[in-house]
Amino acid sequence: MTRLSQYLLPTEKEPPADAEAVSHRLMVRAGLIRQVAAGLWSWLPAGWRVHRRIEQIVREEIDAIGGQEMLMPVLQPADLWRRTGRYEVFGENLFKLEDRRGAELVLAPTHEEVVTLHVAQAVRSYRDLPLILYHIQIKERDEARPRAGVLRTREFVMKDSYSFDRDAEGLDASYRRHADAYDRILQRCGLIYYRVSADVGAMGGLGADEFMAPCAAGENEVALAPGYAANVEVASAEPQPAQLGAPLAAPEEISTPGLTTVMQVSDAVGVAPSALLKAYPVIAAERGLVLVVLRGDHRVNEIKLANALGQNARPADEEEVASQIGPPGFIGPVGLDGRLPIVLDAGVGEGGYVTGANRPDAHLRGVQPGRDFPFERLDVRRVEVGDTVAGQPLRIEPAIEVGNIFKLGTRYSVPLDATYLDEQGSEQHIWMGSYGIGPARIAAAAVEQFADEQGISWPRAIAPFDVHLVVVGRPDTPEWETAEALYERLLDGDLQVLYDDRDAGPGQKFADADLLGCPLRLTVGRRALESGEIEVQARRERRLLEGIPVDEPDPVAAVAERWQSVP
RNA sequence: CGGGGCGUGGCGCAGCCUGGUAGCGCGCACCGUUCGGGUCGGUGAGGUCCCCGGUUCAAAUCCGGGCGCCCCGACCA
Repeated sequence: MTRLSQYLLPTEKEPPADAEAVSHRLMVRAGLIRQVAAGLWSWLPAGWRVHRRIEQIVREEIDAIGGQEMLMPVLQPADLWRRTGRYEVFGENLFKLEDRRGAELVLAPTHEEVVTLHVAQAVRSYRDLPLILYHIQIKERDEARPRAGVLRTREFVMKDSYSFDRDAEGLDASYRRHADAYDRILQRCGLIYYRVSADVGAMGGLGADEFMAPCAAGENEVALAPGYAANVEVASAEPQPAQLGAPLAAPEEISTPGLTTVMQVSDAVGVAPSALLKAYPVIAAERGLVLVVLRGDHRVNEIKLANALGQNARPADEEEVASQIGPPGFIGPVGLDGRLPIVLDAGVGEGGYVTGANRPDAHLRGVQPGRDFPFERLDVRRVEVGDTVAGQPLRIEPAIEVGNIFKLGTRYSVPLDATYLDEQGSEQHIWMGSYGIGPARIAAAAVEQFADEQGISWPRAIAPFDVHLVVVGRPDTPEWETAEALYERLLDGDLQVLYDDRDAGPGQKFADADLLGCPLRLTVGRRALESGEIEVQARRERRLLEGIPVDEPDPVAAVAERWQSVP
């Protein structure tokens, strides 16, 4: 029973002045969300309907893989977070507070600790496993920079599930179930998305995938080629070939006074940037100073580098470079006599390159990896458009991360003592996975992906209402009575109907309907009475569907049939 | 956290430089008008000009401090 005349749907002609992202502008304009403070949003009635529909789809699919819904508190003892070391890991991003007795508490950014606590206490035997627990609950993260409406907030609802298995094989199975469930969720929500390989992160981990919805407002980048999808953070690809000159029998020194950048050297020497080798000195925790060498036209991917050399790896400073390698700006891999390890990026091919000579104002040309310096090969390069994967061209698209799945292993079961007894009666640690998905981001991504000039165009499964019934004309006219009667009939069906019964002009009503974006619009006006047919328009493409006779005996079925035909 | 920008009725903005009783459009209320793409006309309500302090006869406006918000970047198990 939703009459727009009595419903809180504060639509606006103008978006907030400083809103950039399409979803931010439209969700505010359509009366779905309102801001309270930076990164804090209220969901107004129509917006909350969208959110709840997404939640329900998520709930159904996680239930379908055996998930058991529960609820855990947001407010948690700080001590629990210290036990796993994440009090420090989250650092500034963790909201911290004290209760009246001075006990330290945190607002949970996620729930691995608490769920593991319960499992540690309640699970005793291998017979209790496997287990999937989940809840749909608020998360709190003190983000450095909330942005773009509901895309990155400090407080948001997440469905987070956690799997508990007796070993790695069990975890693999739970992980696959979640991956499939997430596919079904996002497909049902009508989103365009990619499932991509992801960085396992500084915490370590056994594997991670992300579910990325491509759109302009996305904060992440995905690298895509036919049969390949990965977060740019971890993507690997074949580079375009370098443009190399003729090989030399031995390296030859050339004078390059004051020329320290790739562009300067490449211009002065008259070779392409891809014919240069640049040296990137890194201090790695376990290995000390390492010289990373990659092609002049390539960029280091810091995350791949950290995964290859250790999470604490950092660029060396000028002093370290000057004292241990050579003059900054002129360093290179030749002539180091094994003083430090040399890592050659996988993108560097055979051939003669130009590189720093480790002497002031000088470079070498004709340098061949292997012949002129030893190396260990690692892939630390950021992929770029034009690279290839299995011969297919790579492209890069911005995307919103709407979900992620993560193999945790025993990361939490060890510090929190979550164990079980196996058949032999020996104590084993439980293997865990964690799986998150954000309804708000799904909603925002759907807005981003399907909006047009007029407004939002929801996928039918997550629209605030299925049908937007518009009456044009004045109250107490035959067309108005027809609309009222139709509305009353539709209440008997399963479709959710928003009835625009406001005493307003047609332009205003149509504009609001386009803005709100329900998949079907029914229009009852004088024209309908004259033609004998009620107009049915799909919001997507604003396509006219087959009208419904004014005297249709079963309007519920007639509308449902048309609803089935829209995306 | 670094850089940039902005705080004036619900929304979008002007006024600030050059101090002198706070204005426009939209929205809102009422009356009339109109009714298949934000009709038109009239009347009206609504503002601590972000906050605190200073200068001045007088501060939205000048000065100092603070707070908030947005955008870019860094950050984002």
